[in-house]
Amino acid sequence: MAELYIRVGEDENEEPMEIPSEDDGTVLLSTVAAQFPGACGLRYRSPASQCMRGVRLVEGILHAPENDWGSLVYVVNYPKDNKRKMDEMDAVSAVKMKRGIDRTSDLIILGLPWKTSEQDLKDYFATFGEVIMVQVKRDVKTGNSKGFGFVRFTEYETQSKVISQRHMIDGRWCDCKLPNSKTGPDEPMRNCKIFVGRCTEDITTDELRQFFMQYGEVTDVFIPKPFRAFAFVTFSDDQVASALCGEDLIIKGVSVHISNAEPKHNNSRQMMDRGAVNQLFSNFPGRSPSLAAMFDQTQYRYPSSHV
DNA sequence: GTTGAGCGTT
Repeated sequence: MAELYIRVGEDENEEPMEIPSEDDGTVLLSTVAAQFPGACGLRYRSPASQCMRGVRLVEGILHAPENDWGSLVYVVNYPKDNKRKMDEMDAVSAVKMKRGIDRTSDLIILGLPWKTSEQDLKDYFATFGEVIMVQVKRDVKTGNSKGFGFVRFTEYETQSKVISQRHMIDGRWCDCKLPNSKTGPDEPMRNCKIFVGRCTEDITTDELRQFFMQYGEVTDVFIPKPFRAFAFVTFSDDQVASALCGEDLIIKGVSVHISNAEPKHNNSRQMMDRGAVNQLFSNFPGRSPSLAAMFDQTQYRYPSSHV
Protein backbone atom coordinates (compact mmCIF):
# COMPACT_ATOMS: atom_id res chain seq x y z
CA MET A 1 0.00 0.00 0.00
CA ALA A 2 1.28 3.45 -0.87
CA GLU A 3 2.31 5.48 2.13
CA LEU A 4 -0.22 8.15 3.06
CA TYR A 5 0.44 11.32 4.94
CA ILE A 6 -1.86 13.48 7.03
CA ARG A 7 -1.32 17.17 7.67
CA VAL A 8 -0.69 18.16 11.28
CA GLY A 9 0.12 21.53 12.82
CA GLU A 10 0.51 23.21 16.19
CA ASP A 11 -2.40 25.39 15.28
CA GLU A 12 -4.83 25.96 12.48
CA ASN A 13 -2.92 28.82 10.92
CA GLU A 14 0.61 27.51 11.15
CA GLU A 15 2.24 25.61 8.35
CA PRO A 16 1.34 21.95 8.81
CA MET A 17 3.79 19.05 8.70
CA GLU A 18 3.02 15.83 6.87
CA ILE A 19 2.95 12.76 9.10
CA PRO A 20 2.84 9.17 7.82
CA SER A 21 -0.09 6.85 8.52
CA GLU A 22 0.08 3.10 9.10
CA ASP A 23 -0.87 0.48 6.52
CA ASP A 24 -4.34 0.16 8.02
CA GLY A 25 -5.00 3.89 7.66
CA THR A 26 -4.56 4.71 11.37
CA VAL A 27 -1.95 7.10 12.70
CA LEU A 28 0.11 6.29 15.78
CA LEU A 29 0.14 8.88 18.52
CA SER A 30 3.84 8.08 18.86
CA THR A 31 4.38 9.17 15.26
CA VAL A 32 2.71 12.50 16.02
CA ALA A 33 4.71 12.85 19.24
CA ALA A 34 7.95 12.22 17.37
CA GLN A 35 7.37 15.56 15.62
CA PHE A 36 5.42 17.28 18.41
CA PRO A 37 6.89 16.06 21.72
CA GLY A 38 4.28 15.86 24.46
CA ALA A 39 1.36 15.57 22.04
CA CYS A 40 -1.56 13.59 23.50
CA GLY A 41 -4.08 13.70 20.64
CA LEU A 42 -5.41 15.50 17.57
CA ARG A 43 -8.40 17.67 16.77
CA TYR A 44 -9.74 19.25 13.58
CA ARG A 45 -12.37 21.71 12.43
CA SER A 46 -15.37 19.84 11.11
CA PRO A 47 -16.35 21.13 7.66
CA ALA A 48 -19.96 20.27 8.52
CA SER A 49 -20.35 21.92 11.92
CA GLN A 50 -17.40 24.36 11.83
CA CYS A 51 -16.67 23.20 15.39
CA MET A 52 -13.43 21.65 16.56
CA ARG A 53 -13.74 17.88 16.86
CA GLY A 54 -11.52 15.39 18.66
CA VAL A 55 -9.94 12.52 16.76
CA ARG A 56 -10.75 9.11 18.23
CA LEU A 57 -7.81 7.74 20.22
CA VAL A 58 -7.73 4.15 21.42
CA GLU A 59 -4.62 2.84 23.15
CA GLY A 60 -2.23 5.13 21.35
CA ILE A 61 -3.82 4.70 17.92
CA LEU A 62 -5.55 7.60 16.17
CA HIS A 63 -8.48 6.70 13.93
CA ALA A 64 -9.51 8.72 10.88
CA PRO A 65 -12.87 10.49 11.18
CA GLU A 66 -15.33 8.83 8.75
CA ASN A 67 -12.50 6.40 7.89
CA ASP A 68 -10.75 9.02 5.79
CA TRP A 69 -8.24 11.63 6.92
CA GLY A 70 -8.87 13.69 3.80
CA SER A 71 -6.88 16.87 3.30
CA LEU A 72 -7.91 18.56 6.55
CA VAL A 73 -5.26 20.07 8.77
CA TYR A 74 -5.20 18.34 12.15
CA VAL A 75 -4.17 20.29 15.22
CA VAL A 76 -2.04 18.82 17.99
CA ASN A 77 -3.51 18.50 21.49
CA TYR A 78 -1.30 18.74 24.55
CA PRO A 79 -2.11 17.62 28.08
CA LYS A 80 -3.57 20.57 29.95
CA ASP A 81 -0.59 20.80 32.21
CA ASN A 82 1.79 21.13 29.26
CA LYS A 83 -0.15 23.95 27.76
CA ARG A 84 1.64 26.52 29.76
CA LYS A 85 4.76 25.61 27.76
CA MET A 86 3.22 27.46 24.89
CA ASP A 87 2.10 30.51 26.81
CA GLU A 88 4.03 33.66 27.50
CA MET A 89 6.55 33.33 30.27
CA ASP A 90 4.44 32.98 33.38
CA ALA A 91 5.38 32.77 37.02
CA VAL A 92 6.05 29.05 36.82
CA SER A 93 8.43 29.24 33.92
CA ALA A 94 10.13 32.25 35.44
CA VAL A 95 10.85 30.23 38.57
CA LYS A 96 11.99 27.26 36.51
CA MET A 97 14.32 29.43 34.54
CA LYS A 98 15.77 30.96 37.65
CA ARG A 99 16.38 27.55 39.17
CA GLY A 100 18.08 26.39 36.03
CA ILE A 101 15.67 23.53 35.41
CA ASP A 102 15.76 24.25 31.72
CA ARG A 103 19.54 24.08 31.57
CA THR A 104 20.99 21.31 29.45
CA SER A 105 23.13 18.53 30.84
CA ASP A 106 25.14 15.66 29.39
CA LEU A 107 23.00 12.74 28.25
CA ILE A 108 24.20 9.16 28.41
CA ILE A 109 23.72 7.12 25.23
CA LEU A 110 23.25 3.42 26.00
CA GLY A 111 23.43 0.49 23.62
CA LEU A 112 25.81 1.88 21.00
CA PRO A 113 27.23 -0.48 18.39
CA TRP A 114 30.90 -1.18 19.02
CA LYS A 115 31.86 0.45 15.73
CA THR A 116 30.12 3.78 16.32
CA SER A 117 32.57 6.69 16.43
CA GLU A 118 32.26 10.17 17.87
CA GLN A 119 31.87 11.53 14.34
CA ASP A 120 28.98 9.10 13.77
CA LEU A 121 27.32 10.36 16.95
CA LYS A 122 27.86 13.95 16.00
CA ASP A 123 26.40 13.42 12.53
CA TYR A 124 23.38 11.62 13.95
CA PHE A 125 22.53 14.00 16.78
CA ALA A 126 23.15 17.15 14.73
CA THR A 127 19.87 16.38 12.96
CA PHE A 128 18.07 17.22 16.24
CA GLY A 129 19.85 20.46 17.03
CA GLU A 130 23.22 21.99 17.76
CA VAL A 131 25.59 19.53 19.43
CA ILE A 132 28.29 20.89 21.73
CA MET A 133 29.92 17.65 22.91
CA VAL A 134 29.98 13.95 22.06
CA GLN A 135 32.01 11.15 23.63
CA VAL A 136 32.32 7.43 23.02
CA LYS A 137 33.63 5.71 26.15
CA ARG A 138 36.46 3.30 25.36
CA ASP A 139 38.64 0.78 27.11
CA VAL A 140 41.84 2.65 27.90
CA LYS A 141 44.10 -0.23 26.88
CA THR A 142 42.40 -1.59 23.76
CA GLY A 143 40.63 1.54 22.59
CA ASN A 144 37.48 -0.55 22.04
CA SER A 145 34.16 1.16 22.61
CA LYS A 146 32.36 0.24 25.81
CA GLY A 147 29.03 0.58 24.02
CA PHE A 148 27.96 3.83 25.60
CA GLY A 149 28.75 7.49 25.30
CA PHE A 150 27.62 11.00 26.09
CA VAL A 151 26.16 13.91 24.18
CA ARG A 152 25.33 17.49 25.07
CA PHE A 153 23.11 19.94 23.20
CA THR A 154 22.92 23.70 23.22
CA GLU A 155 19.15 23.87 23.51
CA TYR A 156 17.10 22.34 26.28
CA GLU A 157 14.31 21.67 23.79
CA THR A 158 16.66 19.54 21.72
CA GLN A 159 17.65 17.61 24.83
CA SER A 160 13.98 16.98 25.73
CA LYS A 161 13.19 15.71 22.29
CA VAL A 162 16.23 13.42 22.22
CA ILE A 163 15.35 11.94 25.63
CA SER A 164 11.75 11.35 24.60
CA GLN A 165 12.47 8.89 21.82
CA ARG A 166 14.62 5.91 20.91
CA HIS A 167 17.44 6.25 18.43
CA MET A 168 18.54 4.00 15.57
CA ILE A 169 22.29 4.48 15.44
CA ASP A 170 24.38 2.39 13.01
CA GLY A 171 21.71 -0.31 13.01
CA ARG A 172 21.00 -0.59 16.75
CA TRP A 173 18.32 0.94 18.94
CA CYS A 174 19.87 3.16 21.59
CA ASP A 175 18.44 5.08 24.54
CA CYS A 176 19.43 8.55 25.70
CA LYS A 177 18.89 9.38 29.36
CA LEU A 178 19.96 11.73 32.08
CA PRO A 179 22.96 10.02 33.68
CA ASN A 180 22.58 8.54 37.17
CA SER A 181 25.78 10.03 38.42
CA LYS A 182 24.62 13.58 38.11
CA THR A 183 22.98 15.04 41.16
CA GLY A 184 21.06 17.26 38.78
CA PRO A 185 20.01 20.86 39.02
CA ASP A 186 18.74 21.64 42.50
CA GLU A 187 15.14 21.39 41.57
CA PRO A 188 12.65 20.29 44.18
CA MET A 189 12.46 16.56 43.99
CA ARG A 190 9.96 15.21 41.61
CA ASN A 191 8.93 11.62 41.20
CA CYS A 192 8.22 11.28 37.52
CA LYS A 193 8.25 7.49 37.51
CA ILE A 194 5.34 5.11 38.08
CA PHE A 195 5.28 1.43 38.91
CA VAL A 196 2.98 -0.58 36.65
CA GLY A 197 1.94 -3.78 38.40
CA ARG A 198 0.04 -6.84 37.09
CA CYS A 199 1.54 -6.55 33.60
CA THR A 200 1.25 -9.57 31.32
CA GLU A 201 4.12 -10.85 29.25
CA ASP A 202 2.61 -9.79 25.93
CA ILE A 203 2.63 -6.09 26.79
CA THR A 204 5.68 -4.54 25.12
CA THR A 205 7.65 -1.42 25.99
CA ASP A 206 6.39 0.23 22.82
CA GLU A 207 2.80 -0.52 23.74
CA LEU A 208 3.30 0.91 27.23
CA ARG A 209 4.88 4.01 25.74
CA GLN A 210 2.04 4.48 23.30
CA PHE A 211 -0.59 3.92 25.95
CA PHE A 212 0.85 6.27 28.57
CA MET A 213 1.71 8.97 26.04
CA GLN A 214 -1.90 10.12 26.16
CA TYR A 215 -1.39 11.40 29.70
CA GLY A 216 1.83 13.30 29.07
CA GLU A 217 5.28 13.08 27.56
CA VAL A 218 6.87 9.68 28.30
CA THR A 219 10.64 9.77 28.71
CA ASP A 220 11.36 6.15 29.61
CA VAL A 221 9.77 2.70 29.75
CA PHE A 222 11.45 -0.18 31.49
CA ILE A 223 10.38 -3.84 31.62
CA PRO A 224 12.68 -6.10 33.66
CA LYS A 225 13.81 -9.27 31.93
CA PRO A 226 13.09 -12.05 32.58
CA PHE A 227 9.39 -11.36 32.90
CA ARG A 228 8.34 -10.30 36.40
CA ALA A 229 4.84 -8.89 35.82
CA PHE A 230 5.67 -5.25 36.37
CA ALA A 231 7.17 -2.32 34.52
CA PHE A 232 8.24 1.28 35.06
CA VAL A 233 7.13 4.29 33.05
CA THR A 234 8.72 7.72 33.44
CA PHE A 235 7.03 10.99 32.47
CA SER A 236 8.69 14.34 31.97
CA ASP A 237 6.06 15.80 34.31
CA ASP A 238 5.81 14.56 37.90
CA GLN A 239 2.22 15.81 38.18
CA VAL A 240 1.18 13.37 35.49
CA ALA A 241 2.92 10.53 37.33
CA SER A 242 1.30 11.49 40.64
CA ALA A 243 -2.13 11.80 39.09
CA LEU A 244 -1.95 8.23 37.79
CA CYS A 245 -0.91 6.64 41.08
CA GLY A 246 -3.63 4.48 42.60
CA GLU A 247 -5.44 4.02 39.30
CA ASP A 248 -6.30 0.69 37.70
CA LEU A 249 -5.89 1.11 33.95
CA ILE A 250 -6.82 -1.21 31.10
CA ILE A 251 -4.05 -1.93 28.60
CA LYS A 252 -4.80 -4.48 25.87
CA GLY A 253 -7.68 -5.71 28.01
CA VAL A 254 -5.40 -6.22 31.02
CA SER A 255 -6.08 -4.37 34.27
CA VAL A 256 -2.77 -3.00 35.50
CA HIS A 257 -2.28 -1.21 38.79
CA ILE A 258 -0.34 2.04 39.00
CA SER A 259 1.63 3.00 42.06
CA ASN A 260 4.59 5.21 42.71
CA ALA A 261 8.02 3.81 41.90
CA GLU A 262 10.18 3.20 44.94
CA PRO A 263 13.61 4.71 44.57
CA LYS A 264 16.12 2.39 43.03
CA HIS A 265 18.81 1.35 45.48
CA ASN A 266 21.82 3.62 45.60
CA ASN A 267 20.70 6.48 43.44
CA SER A 268 21.06 9.92 44.93
CA ARG A 269 18.87 11.65 42.38
CA GLN A 270 15.92 9.41 43.09
CA MET A 271 16.43 9.18 46.83
CA MET A 272 15.67 12.87 46.97
CA ASP A 273 12.48 12.40 44.96
CA ARG A 274 10.84 10.75 47.93
CA GLY A 275 10.51 13.86 50.05
CA ALA A 276 8.97 15.88 47.29
CA VAL A 277 6.43 13.20 46.52
CA ASN A 278 5.43 12.98 50.16
CA GLN A 279 5.07 16.72 50.16
CA LEU A 280 2.97 16.55 47.03
CA PHE A 281 0.69 13.90 48.47
CA SER A 282 0.29 15.79 51.71
CA ASN A 283 -1.80 18.25 49.73
CA PHE A 284 -4.20 15.47 48.81
CA PRO A 285 -4.78 13.40 51.95
CA GLY A 286 -5.46 9.80 51.02
CA ARG A 287 -5.57 10.38 47.31
CA SER A 288 -3.72 11.90 44.42
CA PRO A 289 -5.41 14.58 42.31
CA SER A 290 -7.94 12.83 40.14
CA LEU A 291 -7.34 12.07 36.51
CA ALA A 292 -10.75 13.36 35.64
CA ALA A 293 -9.87 16.74 37.05
CA MET A 294 -6.69 16.93 35.03
CA PHE A 295 -8.07 15.69 31.76
CA ASP A 296 -11.69 16.73 31.64
CA GLN A 297 -11.80 16.77 27.87
CA THR A 298 -12.64 14.14 25.32
CA GLN A 299 -9.09 13.08 24.72
CA TYR A 300 -9.26 9.84 26.62
CA ARG A 301 -11.88 7.16 27.10
CA TYR A 302 -11.56 3.57 28.06
CA PRO A 303 -11.99 1.51 24.91
CA SER A 304 -15.62 0.43 25.13
CA SER A 305 -14.71 -3.19 24.49
CA HIS A 306 -12.77 -3.21 27.74
CA VAL A 307 -15.17 -1.69 30.22
C1' DG B 1 5.35 -13.93 39.92
C1' DT B 2 3.53 -5.89 42.20
C1' DT B 3 9.97 -2.19 42.78
C1' DG B 4 14.70 -1.53 37.56
C1' DA B 5 21.14 -2.78 33.17
C1' DG B 6 24.77 -1.11 31.21
C1' DC B 7 26.86 5.53 34.03
C1' DG B 8 31.91 9.29 32.51
C1' DT B 9 40.53 8.55 33.43
C1' DT B 10 39.79 15.09 32.81
